Amino acid sequence: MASTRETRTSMVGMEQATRKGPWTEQEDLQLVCYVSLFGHRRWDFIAKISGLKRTGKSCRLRWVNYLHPGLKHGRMAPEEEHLILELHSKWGNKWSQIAGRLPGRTDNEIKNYWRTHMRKLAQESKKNLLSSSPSSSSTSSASLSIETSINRMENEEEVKVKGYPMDQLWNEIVNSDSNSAMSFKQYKAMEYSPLWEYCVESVWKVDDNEPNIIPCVSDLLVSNFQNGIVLESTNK
DNA sequence: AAAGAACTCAACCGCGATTCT
DNA sequence: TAGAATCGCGGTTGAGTTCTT
Repeated sequence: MASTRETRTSMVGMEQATRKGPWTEQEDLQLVCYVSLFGHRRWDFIAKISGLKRTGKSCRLRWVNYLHPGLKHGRMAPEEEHLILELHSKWGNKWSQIAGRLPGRTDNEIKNYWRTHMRKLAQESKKNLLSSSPSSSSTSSASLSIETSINRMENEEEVKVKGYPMDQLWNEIVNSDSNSAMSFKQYKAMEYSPLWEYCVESVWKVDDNEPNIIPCVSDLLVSNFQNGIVLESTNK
């Protein structure tokens, strides 16, 4: 990702550039610190006060898909792949719901995985249609799941019309391990991203009643960069 | 070794849902 | 209660990387 796209929106009496495209390390660091202060809500507010020339939406996305502590990166484990197939066959394209059952994986990641998966599958089935007779069938359990999933996709319109039974929805809510109510202790017990370590211990203890901490964090940021602290890139 | 195809994944967009004023 | 603001989800895009010819 080399090129950085920028859109310009003119405001009353001033011009403000809204950055788009890949995030820089500095932007990540800034975002992590401000999220640690104000929580992962009020994204527009965070976008404004942090000085990042990003939209709240963009900040949220970066946080959810990349900076959130405890995220796993890299290839899906076979168990995860299997679970995705299974859950997709149950729920269809409910990516966030599926992600809820795969700790450390984001809906975006799962969606991307599925897309890749389906493309491969489509190609394989094309080949099979061309090369093999309809009666040949030594189907693995994985491809059975995939088949089920495809059927599910085909039936999606039906699901849209009928909806999900409330009992099922309620059970899903009850059984799901939601991250949303995670305590700071739980957060801290999780694996941090390299950037995360730059958020000092005290930051975690701040509550909403202590807005005066902002200058301290700014100082920290500035001094880190002035001291030439180089962060290991979290990007590939 | 070079070119093109295929794959991966971060990021954007549109829109419906939810929350706030 | 209505309208505005914000959030969150699913779909899509496109640049970088890897694989194949």
